[in-house]
Amino acid sequence: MLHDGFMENRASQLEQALRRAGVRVTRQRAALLRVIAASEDHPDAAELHRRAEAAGAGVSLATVYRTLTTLQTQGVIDKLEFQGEPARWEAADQRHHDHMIDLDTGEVMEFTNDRIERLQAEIAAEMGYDIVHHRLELYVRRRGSPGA
Amino acid sequence: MLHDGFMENRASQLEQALRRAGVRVTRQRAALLRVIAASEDHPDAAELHRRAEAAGAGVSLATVYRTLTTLQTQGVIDKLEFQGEPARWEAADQRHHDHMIDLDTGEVMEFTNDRIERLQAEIAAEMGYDIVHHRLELYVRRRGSPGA
DNA sequence: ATAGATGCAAACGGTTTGCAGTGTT
DNA sequence: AACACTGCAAACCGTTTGCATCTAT
Repeated sequence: MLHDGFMENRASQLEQALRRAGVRVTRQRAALLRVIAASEDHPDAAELHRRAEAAGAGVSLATVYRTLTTLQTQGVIDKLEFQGEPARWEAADQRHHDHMIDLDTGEVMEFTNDRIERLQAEIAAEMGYDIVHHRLELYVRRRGSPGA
Repeated sequence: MLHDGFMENRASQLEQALRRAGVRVTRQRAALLRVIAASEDHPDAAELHRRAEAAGAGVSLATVYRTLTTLQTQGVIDKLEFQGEPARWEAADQRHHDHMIDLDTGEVMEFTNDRIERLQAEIAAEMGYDIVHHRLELYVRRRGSPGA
């Protein structure tokens, strides 16, 4: 768990960057930035709204949605769309990774594998394409656990 | 392009299997089975409905949705959920493959890579999990084409 | 001062569902 | 004959949007 000072710092760095990009840093956006920086899981819009409200932010759900789109466009956050569930979000500052979803608990884990990344690029190249982005998700169950 | 006799045959094989599984083969389901067998692309529910109607089937959209769910449960078709677009469907009889989506044309291509499959299984195993299913999608652009 | 952001409530779009009637087994 | 299936229309749910009002720059 990262300490408050660190996240606070992270959030204000981002504010500077946003202002530089000509994006206004409103009370609502600043609050969401902090909620996201403090989140180590993968919350959806409704959950982020709840957390912002819990922090006394006063933000409408519509603004949460608009802000998420804005932050994504600015490259500050990434959107995750797992099997039919509402979209989830994560801070984009981390190194690239893929996701593994435990079907029984809903837990989302992260992993990376350079060889898979390389193979993907090779496959696309062989067919004459460049990869713009990709999505690799493993839907799993604990080894030896009884099927649903 | 596969000939009609082949697809017709495929479809009636499936009907037998469904009946054996205790699923009633109604006029609507038979029609959809044929439309799906004849589709070499990755149509969504609305498109399948259109094709069924064009074939003179007389099926409601609600039934198309219910039938797709039923056929998926029976393992006859697979559901594809690409970036935010409506779900698409494909016959499940083929060997496993992943998808590559051309961002400029919307074209969906299929590919397989055993090494990637093996690496995925290894990663899950290392973390103590079994893969139930996975999703690998490459969003690509023709090499050398101008960015959007 | 002014372009851009917000809140509200209404609309959206794909998908699901309750119910009364129909058709497959 | 029984019970699964269908059509219709209404509901659903996550997300987007029009508009009047506010606010960061």
